[in-house]
Amino acid sequence: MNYKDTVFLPRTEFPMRAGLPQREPEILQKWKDIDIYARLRAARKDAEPFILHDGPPYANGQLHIGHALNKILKDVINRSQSMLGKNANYVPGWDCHGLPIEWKIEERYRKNGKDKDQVPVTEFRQECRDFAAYWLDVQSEEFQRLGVLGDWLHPYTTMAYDAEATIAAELGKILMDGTLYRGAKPVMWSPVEKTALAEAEIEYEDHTSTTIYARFPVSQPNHPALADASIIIWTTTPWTMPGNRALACGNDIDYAVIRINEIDQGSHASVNDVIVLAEALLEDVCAAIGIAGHTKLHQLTGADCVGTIAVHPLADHGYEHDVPLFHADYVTTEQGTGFVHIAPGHGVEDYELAHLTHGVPVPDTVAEDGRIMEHLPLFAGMHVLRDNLKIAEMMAEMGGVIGIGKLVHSYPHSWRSKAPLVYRNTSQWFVSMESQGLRDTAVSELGKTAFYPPAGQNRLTSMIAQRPDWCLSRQRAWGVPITVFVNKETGEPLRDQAVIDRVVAAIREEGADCWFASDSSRFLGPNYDTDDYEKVTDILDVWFDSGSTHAFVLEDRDDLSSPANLYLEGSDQHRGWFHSSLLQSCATRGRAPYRGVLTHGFVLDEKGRKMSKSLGNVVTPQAIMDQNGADILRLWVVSSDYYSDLRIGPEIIKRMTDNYRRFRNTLRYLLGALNGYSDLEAVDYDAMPELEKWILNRLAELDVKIRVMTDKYDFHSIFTELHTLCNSDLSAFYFEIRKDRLYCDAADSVERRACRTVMKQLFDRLTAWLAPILCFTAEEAWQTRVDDSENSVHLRSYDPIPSKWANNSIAKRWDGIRRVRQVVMSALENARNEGKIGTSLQAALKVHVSADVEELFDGLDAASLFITSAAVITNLPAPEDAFKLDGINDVAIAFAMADGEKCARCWRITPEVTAEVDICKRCQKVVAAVR
RNA sequence: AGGCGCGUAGCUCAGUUGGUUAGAGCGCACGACUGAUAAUCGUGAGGUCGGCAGUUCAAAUCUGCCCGUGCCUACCA
Repeated sequence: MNYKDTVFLPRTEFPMRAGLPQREPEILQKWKDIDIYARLRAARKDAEPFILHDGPPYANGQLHIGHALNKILKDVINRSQSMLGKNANYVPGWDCHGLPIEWKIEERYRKNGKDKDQVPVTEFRQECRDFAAYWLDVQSEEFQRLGVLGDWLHPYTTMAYDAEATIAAELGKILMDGTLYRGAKPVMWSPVEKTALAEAEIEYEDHTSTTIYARFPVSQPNHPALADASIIIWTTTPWTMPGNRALACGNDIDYAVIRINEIDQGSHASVNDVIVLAEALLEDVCAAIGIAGHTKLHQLTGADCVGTIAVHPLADHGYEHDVPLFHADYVTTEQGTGFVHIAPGHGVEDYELAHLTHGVPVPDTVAEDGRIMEHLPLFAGMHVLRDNLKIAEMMAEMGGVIGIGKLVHSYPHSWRSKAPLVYRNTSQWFVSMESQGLRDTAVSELGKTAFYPPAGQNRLTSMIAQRPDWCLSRQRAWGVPITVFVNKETGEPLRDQAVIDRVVAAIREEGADCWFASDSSRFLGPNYDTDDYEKVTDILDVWFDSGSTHAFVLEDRDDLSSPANLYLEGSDQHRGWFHSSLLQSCATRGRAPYRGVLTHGFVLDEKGRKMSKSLGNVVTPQAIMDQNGADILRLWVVSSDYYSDLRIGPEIIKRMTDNYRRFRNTLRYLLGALNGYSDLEAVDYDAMPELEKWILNRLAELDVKIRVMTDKYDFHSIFTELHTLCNSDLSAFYFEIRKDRLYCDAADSVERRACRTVMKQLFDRLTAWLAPILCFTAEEAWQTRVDDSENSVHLRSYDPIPSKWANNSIAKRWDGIRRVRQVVMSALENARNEGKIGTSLQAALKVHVSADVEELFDGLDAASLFITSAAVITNLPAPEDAFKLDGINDVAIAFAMADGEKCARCWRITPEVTAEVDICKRCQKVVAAVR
């Protein structure tokens, strides 16, 4: 007879196959329908706030896997903090101003044959605004598709009028207190974009430079050996020669004075010329410029040379100034000639050495388009990047250059136009690191900040300690203007709070465009004459925008506050947002805008290589969402150690789907087992069998661990713990053991009810613990039971655990039991391999153990734990041929076939089954009750 | 080139203050079950702990050097 319909098999609507790519959007829609974000805010209205302040991504393209990692991590943190009962209000934001967007718009113009400079600035800015708005929408959709929960209806942007106004007000603060100053410095300049660039806007690529060896005839030697000699320098930037004002050597370097005796054909050098260069580089230089024979006249040190004055190589052609020779620590003999030419307008080191240290004036030689200025002889109008060979050849003809070559080297380029950059002396606006003690404040604030991982603290601190003043100005159009007036006569910026207030108020109403569109008088008011003041038209470094988010988001919004609990970004943001936010806040508030900083690594491919189109190893979040689902991606995030770099690729995604299935099937089994369960069925703790108490103890242990790990943002450990629970404790152990009871016991037996009571607890806890991670699947499972979309799993919290569940002695006891069980499993496998049994229910075991181990099994049904039909625990001596496992000496198993026949209902083998009755006594009872 | 990281089985990760034979899960192989079934259970094979050299009775763990790799900085004539 068939007893299958009398067995309580698991039943659930929750499918084994997830179909996440289809299902997730449906779940998202339900969340939207009930406005889960608003509900959560209302529910946590009075709870302790947890503020993870979103670092704004740049609104100019599709999301890549790094964005996904970043936002998923933030979401897991917010959801888990919410589960701890806090009000984790997450307000996403976007960085909208800046060069990359501006560049895109310019590109569009160029395609249409238009010139950006012909377009009114406000019109141009509007196009930038529209561009940012478009990508902001695209990205918002994609972030939401990842399951990221936040105030997507009211995100912040740096281009909102309120934001622009607050940014201008923030600038006003550092203008008023003197932190902001105007200075002239060589800055990285792009002749193509005609702007100074921030450090972050520069990238390095190989570039071929024309190199020259130039000769500087000594006019006032500081050492007799130098009389009538010429100092030889090597440079990769011939265009800086008009700007040359000095030379540098190293005190400790040995130099040689030589006479040229013989030259190769085609060499620019001249026989009988006397030149000076570093001893160590003599051979290299001779080879490079074609000196076939020379006589060494003298040897001297750099210290002997310092103080010498030379004349410019083109002294006879209009470059008549003196060229003094200084010492500089950074001069080496690795390359060149051991002498360095110093153009104070074209290098930071040059500027510091010649201008700051020795007071040499800084000439203006290069215009903003990269052309040599009109007032300069010979080279006026030539281009600093294109005409170097011409410059070199002209100089050679005039005897100022004795060698010309080429060098391929790494060189700074604009990150957008990819064009090479030059140093150019310009007037710029700076934030002083020292004048108001900004550097000290920032460093001291970092000492009070929690870093995850801790290494970030050193990294950021040493950057702040070493960085130069912050250059805030950009000669661009798309950004918040530097809303400053400069007195034409004195060159001093106007510091008047009333003026600043008028500007800020106007921007708040009309946006920052009004700065460009309005006449100065509107802001200057009646007390100043507009003719006396120049309106600055530079815009602010976008890092100042995003560095001010704490002001216009955390402070300006009623539902947030500053400082934030956490800033979380990729480790590149040590130099970026963590850095600029800290400086901005310290300059204006005297404190950091965050209490904690978490950094994650970068995403690499499966082999640890950078992702690139050329390698074809790019993994996009869109592809994973379409093929596997966002929950797979979320699982990947938490399964990785995100402090270091993380890897992703086909195999890793496959592993993630494997892990996912384990979680999903565990939930599915629980749901099936709980078919028809209600709390009326629940059994009190004290009435439960000990295995059930052991499970509850596991829940108590995990509850503590998960709370601690959540506070430490240690999701990888949570993932491991949950996986171990589902895999080892439940599927392979508890579920296996309790299958018989669940399927075959009387529905109302206390033991079966106890099992289901525990299963219900497992389900409740597990869905809550998984909810921050598998936000879709946890909801799907939860809804399978509650069937009430308003009762979302994400509105729940981690329920407190009854104190009596924690029971260490039960934990220890079952550790011992499982150790014995491990030997039993091996013994059964042994019998299986010998062909004695198939299913373990065919076995009857005698387990020989020590007396203390025997005690562990007191009051327990060993056969059910081993899933055999019979089992005896004894401390009698084991027979010789008993099964033992290497490394475990106190357990020996004597194997025997189970006695009796197979019960047709529960499949256990027992003598109770006879020719007349095909099922065991337990099953007889149950069947009788059911029918 | 400099600063800060990282490098433990095919994959993801554990390895406490240096202390037995380096662990787990997945995957893989083999097997079982056919009442979690495109599931589930069991057993097993996989590692010169990036390399070399030190310190030590003892090193995955401490030190130095090197290699690979990532982020950042510099680019220097």
